[in-house]
Amino acid sequence: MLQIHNSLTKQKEVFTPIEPGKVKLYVCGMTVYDLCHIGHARVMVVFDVVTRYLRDSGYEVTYIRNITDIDDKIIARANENGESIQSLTERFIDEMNQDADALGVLRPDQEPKATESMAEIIAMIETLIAKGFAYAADNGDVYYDVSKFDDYGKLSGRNIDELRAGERVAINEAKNDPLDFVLWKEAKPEEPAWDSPWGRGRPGWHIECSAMSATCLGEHFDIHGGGQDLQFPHHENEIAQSEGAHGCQSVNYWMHNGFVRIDDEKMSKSLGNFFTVREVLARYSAEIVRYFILTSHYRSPLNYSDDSLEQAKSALTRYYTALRGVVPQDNVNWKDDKEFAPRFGDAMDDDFNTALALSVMADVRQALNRANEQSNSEQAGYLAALLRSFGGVLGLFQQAADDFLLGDNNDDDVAKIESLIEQRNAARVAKDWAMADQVRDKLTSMGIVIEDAAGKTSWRRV
RNA sequence: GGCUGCGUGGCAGAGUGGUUAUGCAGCGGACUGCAACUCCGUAAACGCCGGUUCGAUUCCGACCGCAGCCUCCA
Repeated sequence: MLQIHNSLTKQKEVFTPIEPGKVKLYVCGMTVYDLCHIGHARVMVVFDVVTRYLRDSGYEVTYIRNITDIDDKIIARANENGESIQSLTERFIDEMNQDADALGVLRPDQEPKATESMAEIIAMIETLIAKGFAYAADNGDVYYDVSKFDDYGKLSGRNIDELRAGERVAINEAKNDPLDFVLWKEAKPEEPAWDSPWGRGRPGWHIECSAMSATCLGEHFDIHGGGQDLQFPHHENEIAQSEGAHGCQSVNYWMHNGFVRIDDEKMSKSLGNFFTVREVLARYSAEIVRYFILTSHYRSPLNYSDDSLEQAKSALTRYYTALRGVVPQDNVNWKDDKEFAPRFGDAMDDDFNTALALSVMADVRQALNRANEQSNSEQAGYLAALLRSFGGVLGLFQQAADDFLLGDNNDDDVAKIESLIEQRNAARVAKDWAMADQVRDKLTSMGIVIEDAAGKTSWRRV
């Protein structure tokens, strides 16, 4: 029985979908003005696994991840670059998709864009004004009147008075209350703008998600996800907008993933301490990055370091070494397994505990190695297939073992390596150990590790 | 200042009121010409101080330390 930690109630709850057998999932995606960093990668991978596991559990999942393609930072960046907004956002949507594909992240069912949802956004703001939750200010902006929504603060665990007491709320004369937030922003003359009943302008950040989630999934849906930093104010404001406009609960389960950290500090654009996905992929293969992300629970902080990536690499190398040369059985589904599957299922049912699930997979790997050692090819074939079946849920272990272990090679490399291995084996037959070791040293200096199995020498890259 | 959350062995990272997490690294052994791979075995932890309990790393309280949110941020 799947349990999900609900940020709204701050506890794990049994997951019950609104409509039996179906899950409607909305995740806040990227603002596309720059390359994705590892924090973005974490969101993508975490909710990719959530989606995969729900589907694997038999649910028909509708997964929506929006794209914010108009906001202040996009405008600023486009101006800096002397580039049109559309060209900028298209470019970074493309970059984002490259990163997501590399990481094995399946595409969401829909990726709505703010700029393509203007009619819905404007209609929703009109509804909010009509219902008294919002007001058009003198300066051409439209604001949400926080005092009109009784439940304001229920997600982030704050109340309006506490927030007012805080010193950091910006003063804005046009607002009735400093806590009110903008739904529609009047455009300056040179800024991109859309026509609206309040003049030309653009939507505030929060309203697009309320409008797009309702459009794609309806007014009441199952799960809403995103990074922890979106809990307040973004998601709090979404609730105020959606529930104010629709008069019903908007989301049953809120899921927030923890931050990626560097040296125990949040990785973020504003701190400038981030690594882009692109930079990391230049040094470690995508599956290593994905494995690294899944070694910790999604709500825990994830500390990024070379050492952690190296550990992930070592672990994956061991998995693929175990899988190497084993012909997996056909038609193995992990759910039919009696020995490991219950533990794996329990781990995933417990709020998607991928770290624990991976420990089960480590046990499968050990059993596989044992079977290999005993030349029990039937058992090995079964366990290899089981490992890949588990891996399918996490998006791991889907490539050929040699593709992972050998890395990118051209034919010349391979020919050279294999020729050296032949030389070495000839020396070994002649018991010329000095020569054999000399050749091995040469391979080592090329970054090649030799493994002598019975009758066959295999190699891999360090 | 307000509100969250966290503090586990050398490192990473789960979990539990009393019995092995797991991975990386280490140590001993098997295998190997030597290695590597693999297997077998092994050691090592629960921030600090009280309390509840037959028993607490696990529950409660204080303290210390860390992180996050309160402003754009995944």
